[in-house]
Amino acid sequence: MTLASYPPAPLDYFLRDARQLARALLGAFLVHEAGDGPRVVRVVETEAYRGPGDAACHARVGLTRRTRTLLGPPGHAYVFLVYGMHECFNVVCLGEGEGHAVLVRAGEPVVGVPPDARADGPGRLARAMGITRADDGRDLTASPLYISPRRGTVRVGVSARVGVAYAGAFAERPWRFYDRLSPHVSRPPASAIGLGR
DNA sequence: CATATGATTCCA
DNA sequence: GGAATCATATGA
Repeated sequence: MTLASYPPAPLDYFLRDARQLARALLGAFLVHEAGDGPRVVRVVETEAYRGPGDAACHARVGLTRRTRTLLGPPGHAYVFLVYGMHECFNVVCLGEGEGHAVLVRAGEPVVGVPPDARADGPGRLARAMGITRADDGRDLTASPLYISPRRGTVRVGVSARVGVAYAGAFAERPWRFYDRLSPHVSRPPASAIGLGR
């Protein structure tokens, strides 16, 4: 069963480059129908990771146990642990084996998440949504974990990605996107290097 | 098998 | 500024 006002996006929503999906996900809703009730956040910050050729993307190491879901079919969740403590939720996209994914970095509480609970920052977002590595590989086109497309428009800000200094020139690519009007973005837009549509 | 290092957050 | 904390990747 799904929340009537938050219909799941169909598979073809995910069949595009991570850069495009990262923009599309701004303003979209991430829904988790957990055991203790539904949780919904409005996505306000994302980053695109674009396959083996992207030095900041985990797919650069090829197929391993960790990257199995990243290199698997689109429309599925890629959840991994960073720094030994924080889980990061990603949406696999484009096509199977492409290694494209969008990291969801922040959201605004909408349903089932206390209004004062913070969901800014990838680790906090995953925790607020009750998403763990157990959700790695989960199909994102149906309950209990899915994306519901945005309605309306978003003022998009663009910047370099966070925490990827090791990636050389790729660290500077403008592949982080955020809602300029949201106070729930994980970092101030001071580092903005351009504005989107 | 040993070791270095993160797509981070929290505390001092 | 530094610790917490551990799966993963890499090299011996």
